[in-house]
Amino acid sequence: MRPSDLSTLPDGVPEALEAEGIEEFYPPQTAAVEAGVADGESVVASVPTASGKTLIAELAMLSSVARGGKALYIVPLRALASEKKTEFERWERFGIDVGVSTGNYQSDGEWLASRDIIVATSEKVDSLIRNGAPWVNDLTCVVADEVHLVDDGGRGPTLEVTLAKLRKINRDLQVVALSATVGNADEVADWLDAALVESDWRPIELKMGVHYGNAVNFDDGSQREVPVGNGQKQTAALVADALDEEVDGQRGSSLVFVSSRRNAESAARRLAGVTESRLDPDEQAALEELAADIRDDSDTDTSEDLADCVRDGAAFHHAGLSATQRSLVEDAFRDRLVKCICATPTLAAGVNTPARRVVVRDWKRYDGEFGGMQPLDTLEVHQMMGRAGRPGLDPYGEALLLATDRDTMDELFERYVWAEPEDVRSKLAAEPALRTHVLATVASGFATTRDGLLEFLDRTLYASQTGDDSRLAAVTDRVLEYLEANEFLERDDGSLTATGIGHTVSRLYLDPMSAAEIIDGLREGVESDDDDAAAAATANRRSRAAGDAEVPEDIADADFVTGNDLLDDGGGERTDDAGGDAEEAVESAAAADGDDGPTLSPLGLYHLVARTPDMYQLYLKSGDRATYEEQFYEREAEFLGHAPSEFEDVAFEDWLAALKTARLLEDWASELDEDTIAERYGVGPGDIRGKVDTAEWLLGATEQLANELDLDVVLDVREARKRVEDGVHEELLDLVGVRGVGRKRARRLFEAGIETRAELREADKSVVLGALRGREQTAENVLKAVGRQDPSMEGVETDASASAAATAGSESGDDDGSGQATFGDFS
DNA sequence: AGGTTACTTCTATAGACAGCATGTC
DNA sequence: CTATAGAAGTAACCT
Repeated sequence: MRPSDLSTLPDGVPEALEAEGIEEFYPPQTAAVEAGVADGESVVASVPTASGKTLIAELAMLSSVARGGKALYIVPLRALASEKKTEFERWERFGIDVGVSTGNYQSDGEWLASRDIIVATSEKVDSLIRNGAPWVNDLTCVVADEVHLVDDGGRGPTLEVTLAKLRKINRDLQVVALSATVGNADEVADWLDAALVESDWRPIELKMGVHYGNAVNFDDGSQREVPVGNGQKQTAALVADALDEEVDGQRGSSLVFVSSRRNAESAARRLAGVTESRLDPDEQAALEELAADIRDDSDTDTSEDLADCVRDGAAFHHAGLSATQRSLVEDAFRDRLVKCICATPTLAAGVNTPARRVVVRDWKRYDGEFGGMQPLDTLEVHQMMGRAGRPGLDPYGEALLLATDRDTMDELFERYVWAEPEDVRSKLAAEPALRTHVLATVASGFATTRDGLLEFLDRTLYASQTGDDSRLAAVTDRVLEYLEANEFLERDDGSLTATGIGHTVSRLYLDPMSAAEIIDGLREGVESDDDDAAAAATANRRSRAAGDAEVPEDIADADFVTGNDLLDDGGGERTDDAGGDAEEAVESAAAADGDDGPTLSPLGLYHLVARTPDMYQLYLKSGDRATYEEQFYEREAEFLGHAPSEFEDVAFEDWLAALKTARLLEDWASELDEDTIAERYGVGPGDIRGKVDTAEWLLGATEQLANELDLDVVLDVREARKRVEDGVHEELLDLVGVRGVGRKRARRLFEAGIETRAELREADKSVVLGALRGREQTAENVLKAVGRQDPSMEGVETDASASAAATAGSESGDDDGSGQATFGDFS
């Protein structure tokens, strides 16, 4: 079967597909067409990676749009959203508009409503439904990519519930679910009332094997001699072997999967020795440049190490890297410049990075809950192995495991090479998942009674997998009780209604438990600081229905700039060491009895959001316990909510871990350098960005909760949020509002005596130029952005004193024209 | 003494979605 | 608790 056999696609599309070289559909694609994907029929496609799943989705979406419909493509990762968007944009010349919607890449609702194809993460879709995005009703086709992730305890239930909601909104919705090969694709198909297309077919042959002794033993019985000589490791031998074997003039790249970040980094360092000796001069030059780009992006130790490896043609890849660094590495690997990547499992599920040879070096991973090493799931290892074989470059892909003894080799064959992947099991009945989704389901009107709720939940995979729904009912009842006790829901006879705050929590996409923690913390903070507000808060808690607390409202709407004196910093005096800030913060917290209402310190607020279940916590390393225990007592006054005692072991540990996270945020908001933070907390640039992102979101939510509850802390929260958002002290908040001015440039301008936007508009140009270290273009852009009448820098001389002041307190690496600490954007 | 090697002990453990308002589509 | 690799530390050995 070929594209031109299809009559349901938009005009020109079949020809375009054939022009792309798709003359004949792959067998799974043909099967999907025969099942009716291009005619609006629902299909579950359970096929290997890289066997043309995306085209199946495209056939469904394009034909649906051709019939006047609208399609949604759900992805599990933000990075995949942009990848897919780019891919689908090639249909724009046939009048198909593509839009993306994720948390950090936000398009407004109207714009999305005009798109034919929308790409979004499952959480974003869930959120859009909760917030009543009108175009959701117009959807005719939904694609769920990587649908086997419903098995994931953390995020699977969201996908499951979202699909159930979409199907409830539109009974005729075409659902196309793309899945890795799993044990029970038939159950997924049953759940979605879809036809099942199941296949092991791959466009590129995949040879799986285990390296043991001096050879790889493949699943087809063949062997390949790969001797391990003079102290060389198996992995190194295999990477070298792949590189030395030219097939069709192509040398083979390798992807090595390991179990921890540290392992990834050290393996990359070692393998750099292997790749380095196999580079030609052109490659060396290009790699040198790439290494420079990586250093430019951030100047942490991690970046240094990565740049060093990359210069030699190897790289590591894990979540500690900044988004920019990740994509630099991925792109260079696809361009065959980087010969070998050592990665944690991030890469298996992420964007497309095929390699000739995949080595799954570590097949066990530490599991804290279990307290030891656990073997990886077959499905997960298969996903990694599926990255083997570059279309158009390799005649076949090789996926290898390593064994040092016969027994292990046999076990590996048994467990991963011959084994069928596990079944996908719904994790919906877990309490944390239900907590969120029950509230959202009630708040957005999908159910108004307990029975209605259970009936809705009956549409999920969980229900279709378990004949007996008593467990689901039991957990649901527990969750309802919790939600009622926290006043997110009200129960009257059988009927369920979300309270005002319940609606807010659902819209804000908060875990209700996070919301409860935040609300308690804020109330406690208000009570301990301000008796009036405490009384109001208590009244609030007792009778919400009557509900109007007596806290002045104007303060909530005041512009944050008016609250600048809340944290008196005494002008330009500042240290890079956060210790100084700590003292100030304690003082201001203690001195809060004044008439400005309660003052919650930034640290207190950071700590509050850091201990919610919505924030991943940093590990306490050995030695950290003592450090943070000391800080715990030093800064006890700042904490919101009741601290556990030292003897409540687990709770105390959690509290300290949250304190560590909060301190990181505080350091960031005190303009501490990225590399210092990275070193102090043992994290990479990507982790800092991640923490800051999450804190921003949670503090935004906190602000709205405070507003809604009329708690007199909105200004405190807003300031803490803005400071963490821009990574600056309070006095720079005005300046960083200028486009092109980030934390570093703002600080330099401030040091040069330009303290506000207004002053920047009037400032002596030579001073501005000096503060920006003589970069004329930058200075001009900044002045333009601040709205200056005559931004031209023509003929302006650098002011030497401003330049000196600016250079003294800063470091290199900010010459990229953005002025931001460049963590790299999503693009 | 200085350096290398072989052995023991210690230490640490993957990932990453979301609000809102703006401005990067 | 059921692991593993690397780093750091230590002992043994050589020139």
